[in-house]
Amino acid sequence: MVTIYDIAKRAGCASSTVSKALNNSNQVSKKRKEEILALAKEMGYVPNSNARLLKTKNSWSIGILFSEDLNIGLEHHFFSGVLQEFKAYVEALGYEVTFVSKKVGAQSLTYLEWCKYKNIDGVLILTVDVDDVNLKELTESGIPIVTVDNGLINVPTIISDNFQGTRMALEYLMLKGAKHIAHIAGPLRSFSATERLQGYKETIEKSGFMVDDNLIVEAYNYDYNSGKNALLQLVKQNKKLPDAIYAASDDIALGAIIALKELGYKVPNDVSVIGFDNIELTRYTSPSLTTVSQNKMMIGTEAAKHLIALINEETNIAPGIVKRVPVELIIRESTK
Amino acid sequence: MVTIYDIAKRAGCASSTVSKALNNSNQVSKKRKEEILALAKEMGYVPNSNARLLKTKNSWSIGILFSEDLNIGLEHHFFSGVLQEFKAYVEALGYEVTFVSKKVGAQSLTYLEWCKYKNIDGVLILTVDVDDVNLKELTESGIPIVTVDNGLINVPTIISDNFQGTRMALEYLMLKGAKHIAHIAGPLRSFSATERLQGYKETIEKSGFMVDDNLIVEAYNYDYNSGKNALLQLVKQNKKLPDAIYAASDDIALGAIIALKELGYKVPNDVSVIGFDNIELTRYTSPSLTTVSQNKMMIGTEAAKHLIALINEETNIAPGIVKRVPVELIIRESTK
DNA sequence: GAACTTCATTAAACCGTTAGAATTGCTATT
DNA sequence: AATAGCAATTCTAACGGTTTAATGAAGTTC
Repeated sequence: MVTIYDIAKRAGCASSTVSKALNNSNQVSKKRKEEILALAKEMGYVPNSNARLLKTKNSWSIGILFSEDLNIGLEHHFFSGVLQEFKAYVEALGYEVTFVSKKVGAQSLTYLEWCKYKNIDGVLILTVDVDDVNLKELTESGIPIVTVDNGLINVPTIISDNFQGTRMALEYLMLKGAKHIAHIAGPLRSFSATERLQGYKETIEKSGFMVDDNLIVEAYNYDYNSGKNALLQLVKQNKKLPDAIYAASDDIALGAIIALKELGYKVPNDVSVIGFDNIELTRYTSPSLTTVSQNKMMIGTEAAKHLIALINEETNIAPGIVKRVPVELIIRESTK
Repeated sequence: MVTIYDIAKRAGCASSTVSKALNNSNQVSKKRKEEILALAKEMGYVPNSNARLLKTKNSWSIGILFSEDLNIGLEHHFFSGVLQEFKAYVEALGYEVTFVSKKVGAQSLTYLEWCKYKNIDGVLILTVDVDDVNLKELTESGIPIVTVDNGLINVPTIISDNFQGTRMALEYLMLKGAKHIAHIAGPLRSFSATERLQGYKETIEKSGFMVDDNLIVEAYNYDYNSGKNALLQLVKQNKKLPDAIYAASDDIALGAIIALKELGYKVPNDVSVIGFDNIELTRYTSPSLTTVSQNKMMIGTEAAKHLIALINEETNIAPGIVKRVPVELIIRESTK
């Protein structure tokens, strides 16, 4: 490992001069600076981040909290899409992206301890078990944090406009003549699921209908199988099929459609189905899926912008939802 | 920030004793150790990784090289799936996962410089532009590296058994009576695409048929649109439709199927289609897709195991393919 | 030409931890 | 009683940078 001392020796100057030259300080003469820079390049010098950070603190690194406990993997289109954009944005500014861990070697740490240990500048909470005891400690620590899609108290949140999306979906169904619209809610421990459910109730009521609790079922998870099960439950607890189903996610909607097919119903002829997310392949399913499209790019970018602003103290910590990202209704074949 | 000095002061001992106690050295009496540990906990002590690593080197952190240049995002099911498993495996061992970057603050670095700067223990190359000038420097540096799916010279590679998969797909088609089997190859700058193409040619020949170059087209990318375009090209350069199409990826296959539909053909009645990957939603498309399933979990885990072994010097650097992960043929509706 | 600036350079302290050498105090051995 | 042996503890020097105060040389001003 080449150090600034090695360079100093060859250059015939003090190590502090080398340090200053490498940091482009104006306390070093132009000539010296050039000489030292050339030497550094020639000798293959690379600074040591640990030595530097020991003194200077800010680490230029951002932690991603991505808890696997929820059984939502990185494969999940929404989160990986958001992460992708987030990463691109902050990396362009010179930040490094690293996953928050709970271990260092054999030693176990809490999230907060790990962040302190690593001198993390800020954290993006992507998925997390809301009941995790270590979470509160982190969110209250004062470390800059933003979150996406989660309803964490006191954490600045970037989230899709679930109310707008729900309204658009339902109003479209009504426009097309649907009177009995069911809702397969997402797991209600998820914040977005509660917003979509709330939006459903509000819209139904505002449109002059009554909310019928039998038309609401909760999916155990956001996935395909939960959608299937939820649909069976829905069919069981109603005498006749609703005109349309508004599902809290595309995966749920797809599961429901398959279950409907298996029961001998036709989508959209017998019942219309709308999803939420607009994951890529909903274009290719049969029928292709009408859905509320989430703007993953914008969510990722907005989360990044907000976090950077917090790190640079350009903005105050505004707890709660700081940005509602607009959604879009994509009309395809699963609705008539 | 609480330091070992603060603890030492309260404990009435030397800082080195604290350090040793925290590291569970047997040079410290049991009583002292307990006292210091209790104090550390009470005072909320968290070690400083920079100070520690400055002295001890090995960083317990693994870099992921994930180049966005290729327009393959994290959303790509294959890579995110592999990453997911890899991450789970190494994190359980106490390693941290961080994305290799090219910048630190305002300063630009090469991949290798960044890894040295950060004291990275090892690197997983997920996606990378093979022609990147900075890549060679990294792969030749001696830093432990493994890669997945890429054909990088001198880098230990974990890869699906593309030959086996291709053989299984083609033999199944032949078994079902197909005589003219076309191949939509992936972009041939990708290593897997070349293997699948080679496997195609070999299997066709071994089965006593002639390889017909008109039955081979190269998709520009691994995605849906490229599949669509490739299919149009295929139709254009042949007088009659082949019996079956073996596509180098599911996305390509799905694109091809849609294009076929638009041309008025029926899958699988007029032509069978087989994909490669087994991405989740191929189950829900219409027709659902027959495909060669890649074992993402095993690839991720094997990559992790191998990298850890390299880091611990339990194995030598074996350039080239160190593990071919078995694939599986999933038969669904797109083949007759 | 003495006093004062200005600028480039250096010495030294510091960041928080580890690790090996040196020291202390105690017990066992002869 | 002197000495060796040992465990527990302390001292000290790294690790590789940054930063502040001190130094020295050259230039300016009156």
